[in-house]
Amino acid sequence: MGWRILQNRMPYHSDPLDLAFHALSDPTRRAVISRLADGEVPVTVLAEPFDIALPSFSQHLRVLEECGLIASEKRGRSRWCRLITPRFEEATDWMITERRRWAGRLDRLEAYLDKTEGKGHEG
Amino acid sequence: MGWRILQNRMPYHSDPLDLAFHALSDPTRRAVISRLADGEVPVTVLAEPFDIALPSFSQHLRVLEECGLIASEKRGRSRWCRLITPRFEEATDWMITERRRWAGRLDRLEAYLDKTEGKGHEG
DNA sequence: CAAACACTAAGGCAAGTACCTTATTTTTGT
DNA sequence: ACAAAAATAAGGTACTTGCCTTAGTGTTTG
Repeated sequence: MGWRILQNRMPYHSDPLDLAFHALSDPTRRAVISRLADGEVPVTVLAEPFDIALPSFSQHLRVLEECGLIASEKRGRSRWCRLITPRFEEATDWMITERRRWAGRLDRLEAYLDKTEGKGHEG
Repeated sequence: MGWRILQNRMPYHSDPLDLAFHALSDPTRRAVISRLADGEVPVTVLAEPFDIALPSFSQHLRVLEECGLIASEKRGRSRWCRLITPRFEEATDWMITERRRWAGRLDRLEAYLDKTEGKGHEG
C-alpha cells in the first residue's frame, strides 16, 4: 500500500550505496580504484597521470575514503592509499541482485510463452 | 609514461559509465530500476510510492532514460517505462572486472607468501 | 464538448560538485 | 637549522542537481 519513501528532505547522498555509486560516477575516481587494484600507492604517485591540481585530486581521494572505497595511512610525509573491498562488494552485489531479478523474470516469461505456444500448437 | 587524462574541462558526467553510475547514485532512481525488473509500468504507477511532485519524479526518469538504463513509450495518455539491460550490464561488468583484478592480485600475493613461507620452513 | 487524467515545459531556489589558487603544516635530506 | 617535498586548509567560481510551483499539451471519458 502506501510504502512511502524519502518523506523528508535528505542530503543528496545519504546511504552507503548512494555514496558508493556517486563516487564511481567520476572517471578520475574510477581510475584511482583501478590503479589501487595493484596495491598500495602514495598520493603523489597516484595523482601523477592526472592533469589536475593536487588539492583537487585530494578531494577525489576524500570522496573515495568517506564512502569507504579506499583507506589511507600517513607514513612520513606521504599518504598511502589502498582499496577497501566490502563497500565495493556491496555495490556490486546490488547490481548482481538486480540483474538476477530481471533475468529470473525473463526466464519465467519465456517458460510461460513456451507453454502457451505449445498449447497453441496442440489446440 | 605521461598518459594524461581529462586535459580539458569536460561536462561533469560525460562517458556512459559516468552517467550510469550517477544515475544509480540516487535511491529513487535505484528503486525505479528495482521496480522495473517486474516489467513495464506507467509513470504514475511508478511514481505512486514516492512523496515527491510528479515533475520531480519525471526528471529522475529522464536521467535514467538519457543514460540508457530505461526506455519509455507513450501509449494513449500514459507513458510506459521498461528496463534496458545492456547499459546496466556495462556498469556491472566494470565492477566485476575490477573485483577480478584485485582478487587476482590477492591470489598471487597469497601464492607468493605460501612459497616464501614454505622456504622459510625448509631453511 | 467539458472535465478529468497523465504527463510536460518552464522557471526558480538552495545545496552540492569539481575545479582553481594561495597559504600553511609536517616531514625529510643536507 | 633550512630548503624541498608532500600534503592540507581555506576560500573562490562556474556549473549541476534535486527539489519545488505554476502553467501548459495531449488523451480519454461521460
